[in-house]
Order: sequence, then structure tokens, then C-alpha cells
Amino acid sequence: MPELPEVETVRRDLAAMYVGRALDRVVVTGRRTVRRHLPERLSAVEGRALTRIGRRGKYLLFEWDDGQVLVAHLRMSGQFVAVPTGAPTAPHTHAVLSFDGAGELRFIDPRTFGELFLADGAHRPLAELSHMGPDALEVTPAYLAGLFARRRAPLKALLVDQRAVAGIGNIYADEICWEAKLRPDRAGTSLSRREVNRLSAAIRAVLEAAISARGSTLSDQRYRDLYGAVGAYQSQHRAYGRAGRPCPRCGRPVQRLRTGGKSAYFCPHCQR
DNA sequence: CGATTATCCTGTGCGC
DNA sequence: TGCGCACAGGATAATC
Repeated sequence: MPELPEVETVRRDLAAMYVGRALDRVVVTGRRTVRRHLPERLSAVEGRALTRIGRRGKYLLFEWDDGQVLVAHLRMSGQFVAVPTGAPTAPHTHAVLSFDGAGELRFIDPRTFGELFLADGAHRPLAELSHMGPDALEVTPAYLAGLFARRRAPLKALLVDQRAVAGIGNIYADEICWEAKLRPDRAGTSLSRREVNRLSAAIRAVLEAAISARGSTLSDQRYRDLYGAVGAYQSQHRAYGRAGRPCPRCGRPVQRLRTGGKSAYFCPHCQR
């Protein structure tokens, strides 16, 4: 379940590996991998050099020297892997980008929720991502205060809503709420200025610590970086997935709350 | 407007 | 040992 820290880790590795390289060939075999337009359109980036890898929330942006932007989203189970040319093909490999002198970048995705598409590079910022809120690493207390003033919804619902804040998913929303000592089901409108400040600081602290640890790999071993290595932040999870186990702050059991088919983990004693 | 549910899809892990 | 099923959740659409 790649969220901002995992996507940022992949972004940095992709940049180090491929920026400045020319793309020789793109081959898409997955039926659902490119679904916003004809898959053949991706060949428009063949022959271009990669100038930059950007990120907006959980989207990765491959920027080419002619202004085109190839957008990728890993969704639930997507993964990019860097392999030498001709390496054995792993199951669920849906796309292969061959770089001049840098081997192959493969897109693997068992559940096929992930996607690739070519954005309309003439429009900046990208029209396809225009619905998204500011990146989670950019939000300020003032922005959050404004958000809570106009949107009445539970705190966690707002944190995972990409239109409100981009990059946070179910796991880091729980970790951020724990760090900020706020219940995930608190109404956003009820937060004091002091609590908004705490939340803003917690967003940054949790995401930056998770990036430093190269993201979280859960027991399903799903998330892997570009080279197949696991993340380390899962060992620092305080709330997510810890139902019944002691809260690291107060020792009382962490509780699991279910809303709308999703789980929220929190400490009812020290999160208020 | 917001809360809830369903949809897409496969691997995993549980209970029986 | 094997079968069936709930569960995992990112984004989006539909419905109440």
C-alpha cells in the first residue's frame, strides 16, 4: 500500500538510476495498465531523455526532454523494479521501459489497480492531477485550519482525501493521528488552533521519519523498493495494525475502529 | 454536503 | 490437507 513515503523512496531511486538516460522502448502487456488512453500512445516517449522524476501525492511523474510527462500510480500492489536487460520476467509484469545503457524498468502489479498514462504535457500544472490538494509535506497550519473550517468530516477522512491533502493513506493517517494525540474520528471542525499546529507538525514528522526509513513493508511483503529491498518504518508503527497491543506512550491497549470498510487504529486513552 | 457502500483485483491467512 | 471466504485498501462512482 504505497503512500507518500514509499512513493518518495521509489522516486529518489528512480531519479538516481535513470535521469539523463534515453528511453529506447516501452512495451505494455497489461490489459488494464494503461486505461485513460490507448496503450500505444506511450510509445510517444521512445527516444526521449528523462530530465526529472517528480511526485505529487502518490503519483510519480516521469518528465521527458520534450515536455511530455508519463504519470504512474502504484495504487495497492504496484511496484517498479530495476533489472538488467533480459532478466527473467516476474509474474504480473505489465510494462517494461528499456533505457539506453541502464537496463530495464519494469512495472509489476498483481492486483492491477495501478496505472500508467501520458499526461497532456502542454498544460501545467497537469490537468489530470488538478483535483489534488497540496502535497502532505507542504501543508501548513493555516492551510489545515482553512480546510477544517470549510469541510466538516472526521479528521482521518480528511487526511486520506487526496483532494484535501495529497499523499496520506490509511497507514500513515493512523500514525499521524497517534503522533498528534488526536482521535481519528474527531470532527475536523472541533480542532483548536493548538491541535491544528500539533497535527501539522505530526504530518511532517511522521512522513519524514518514514522516508528516512525507506517506507513501510507490511507482513504481506508487498511494498519493495526499486531493487527489491523492504522498508524499515513498520517497526516504528505506534498504532496501525496494533489492535490489543499496548500503546507505546501510555501502555493501554490500542483499539481498532471500523468505518466504511476501513480500519482505524488508535489509543482511546491518549488520543482525544 | 457528507457518510456509506460498491467496484476494480489477487494474494494471504484464517477457521472449519 | 484443503476448501471457502473475509480481508487488505487507493481512487472513484453511485446512493441514501
